[in-house]
Amino acid sequence: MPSYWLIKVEPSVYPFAKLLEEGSTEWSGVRNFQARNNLRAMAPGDLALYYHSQEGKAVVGVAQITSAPYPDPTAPGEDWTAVKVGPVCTLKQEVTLAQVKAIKGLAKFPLVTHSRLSVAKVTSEHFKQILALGKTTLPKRR
DNA sequence: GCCAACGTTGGC
DNA sequence: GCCAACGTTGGC
Repeated sequence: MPSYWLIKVEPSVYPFAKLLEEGSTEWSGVRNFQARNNLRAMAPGDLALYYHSQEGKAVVGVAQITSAPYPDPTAPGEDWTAVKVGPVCTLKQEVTLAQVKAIKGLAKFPLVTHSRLSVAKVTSEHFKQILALGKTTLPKRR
């Protein structure tokens, strides 16, 4: 059973489209303990909802974790963590923050409860719910 | 651009 | 160990 996550980024920094284009990227630069600890709990094959903060304010895609956590090379000598991330699929319909907030079952979704946390754990129920709102089913895994 | 929320820092 | 000050994030 994979774990489910929510990762946030400003689209002006690294939009989901760029992840699709490049096929893989390093998720580094996280400087928050809680977020770092979440990165450390990730494993290859875990899935992540990809949220555009600021300009966008919507979940736009699904990504997958493709590496084990490793020391963040952008902070040499310091105790931070990075992982590698790849694209899985684009949501057929993006799921906006306003939508999430309007749904009672998502009151505990991290975008609502921890709006500033850039890497958060998501329950499989919430994950499925977001996919359903996005009218999206995951491609078959191999 | 403003401001609320929240995490971190540092003085005591 | 508390708490005020400060910086950052992100929604509006």
